[in-house]
Amino acid sequence: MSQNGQRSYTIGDIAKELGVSKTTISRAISGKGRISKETQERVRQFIIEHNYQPNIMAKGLAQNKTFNIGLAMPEEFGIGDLPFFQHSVNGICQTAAQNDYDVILFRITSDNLSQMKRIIKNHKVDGIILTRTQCDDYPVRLLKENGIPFVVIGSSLDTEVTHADNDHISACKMLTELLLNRGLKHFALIGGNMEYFVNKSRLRGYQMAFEEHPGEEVTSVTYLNVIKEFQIVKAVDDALSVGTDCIVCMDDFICSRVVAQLSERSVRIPDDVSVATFYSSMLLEHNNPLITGLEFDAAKIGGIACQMLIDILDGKHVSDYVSPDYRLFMGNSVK
Amino acid sequence: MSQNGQRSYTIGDIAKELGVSKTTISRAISGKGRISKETQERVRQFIIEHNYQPNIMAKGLAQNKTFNIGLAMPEEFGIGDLPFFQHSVNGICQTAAQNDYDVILFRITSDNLSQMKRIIKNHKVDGIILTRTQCDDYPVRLLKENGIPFVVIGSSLDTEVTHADNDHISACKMLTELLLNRGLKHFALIGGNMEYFVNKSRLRGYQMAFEEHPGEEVTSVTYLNVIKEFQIVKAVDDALSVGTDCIVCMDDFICSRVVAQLSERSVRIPDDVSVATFYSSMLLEHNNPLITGLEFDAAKIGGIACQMLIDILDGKHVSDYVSPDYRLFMGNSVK
DNA sequence: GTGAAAGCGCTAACAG
DNA sequence: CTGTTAGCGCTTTCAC
Repeated sequence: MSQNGQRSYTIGDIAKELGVSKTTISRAISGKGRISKETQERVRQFIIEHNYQPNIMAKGLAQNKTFNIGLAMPEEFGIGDLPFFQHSVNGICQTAAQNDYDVILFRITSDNLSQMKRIIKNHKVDGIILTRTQCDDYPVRLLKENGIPFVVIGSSLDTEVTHADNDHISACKMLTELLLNRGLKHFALIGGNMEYFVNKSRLRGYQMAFEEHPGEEVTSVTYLNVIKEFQIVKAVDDALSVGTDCIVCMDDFICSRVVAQLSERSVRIPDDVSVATFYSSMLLEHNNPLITGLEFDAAKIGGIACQMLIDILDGKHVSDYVSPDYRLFMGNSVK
Repeated sequence: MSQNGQRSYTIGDIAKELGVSKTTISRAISGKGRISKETQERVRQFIIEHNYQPNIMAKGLAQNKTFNIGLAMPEEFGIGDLPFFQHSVNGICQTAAQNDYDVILFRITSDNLSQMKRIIKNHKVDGIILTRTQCDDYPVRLLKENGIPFVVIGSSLDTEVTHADNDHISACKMLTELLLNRGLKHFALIGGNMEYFVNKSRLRGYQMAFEEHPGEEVTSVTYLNVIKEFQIVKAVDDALSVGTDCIVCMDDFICSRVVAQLSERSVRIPDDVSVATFYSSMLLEHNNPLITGLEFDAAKIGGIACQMLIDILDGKHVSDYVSPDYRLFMGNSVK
């Protein structure tokens, strides 16, 4: 029954109407098996004319598939995570729809995987996409144990999981090099939770740029695991006290707080100190001055991750994807 | 087959093991039909011992249900919408899971309902939750036409749709009254897209407070449909030029921009002008000074909407819900 | 209280 | 190239 009362067609109905067997209809639709161009066309016509839509539940039952992919949504999030996640979701939904899959959303926290367990036990998804995972990943273990196909948006050291990620190392290295070439001398790097692999990559890129600039009289202080507001305040104070002329922020949230702190102290950007961010987002887009920083296409990476998962489900071999597709936004926050 | 190779139990297996019929197992699980306490208990034991999980696809096929609810995600969003949506999703997912439903996410734009159509045609959901809808709602028409049960988070004039919403009118009225009682005299209200019903409600509450304060020498200018940055700049400039002593912002995004504009003009809050917002969010939480404004529990309203939908699916009668559950956060942005 | 049997709509051997 | 037959795992009459 369709929801509006009029019974919807089944392949049985079509078979009867067209005077052929259900199998033929099934084949005409799926394109699998041998079938004549002619009958195929007849079926195709009938289908669009009568607006036939296959019943996914039946198809799923027969093929032991759901045509759903699960998307783990981190429950603990800061405002900085939102734009990235939201854009990823856009890309994921779009790609999924193109492949006739749907996206089942579930919440996940580091200590509560109950929703994910439910979804697995209930056979509600064919595979799962994990986002922004921490380095030590309990969800990954669970998925491996249960043999659920999955991909991760973001990176880790685990070579047994399939990742899709931006090339944070190259991007951060590139931005840092640019800052060095501008003649800035005294750097301060302020970064958040170093449990996150992405922050490790950012630090790595930053360090690589310095390693390749030997013999220069540049200095760098780093403040890591800066999470609470008071830690940001402290980091900014300390950086200013040691004569920093360039503050590099690991992400958009930290950057927005740093900018606010500088403003309160009447420190001018970029006259007194330059500011750049390794991750730019909507959170900063209205700032004055405009902040120089790296921009990533979250929707694209989401779409790619989704396609990778679907390929895996189709039995194809897929390997990690590292997107070279980042941009440097040149604001006027750097001298 | 479970994903990890070991075949999972079916009711057939359990029936064989326990020496009864499939029907009995089915009844023991669902609790429907007559069954002895004893066999029921035996089945219950077996199920938890062997970790049996019913196959939703089969159940769905038999009952013509999916146990999924669709959640429409507005694709065009500003950073201001994100926290609300994200928190709603949290509440929705949680309530859904408690009722053994899952949440299928799909994108929706005012001119593209293709994803929603897909999901309906594919019978992937039993009902749908719409969020933050515009006053004139094409999606609503489509759902009605197809007879898909749905609820809306937010309000509209349509009495035929079931809503769950916060009591914006009362909340905004209350905040405005507080500002009036503080002795503020010259108000400026800055609001966004007036196509959104929520903004109409906010305006209504604001006006009601004024109507009940007759004979006072208070003035009020309103700037509506203020969406682009330049419009915000213009509104702030104009408000200041007419001697405003209190700027009321309709939402968190506008407020954050207003605060930034005031800061650039070295206008002190609250010494030179008081600022309040009809919608407070994470976006403002680190602001200095702290902004006085209304706080709503998006997760709660999401959970309620979800429960309403599930009740509808269960054939229960439900009526609109207006949550009286808002809070006024007292910052120090009001004199 | 329990069971046998039919069927949800589709796919997948296996024949022809 | 097409049809027959048997399921997928569960619910649901209808008997007993």
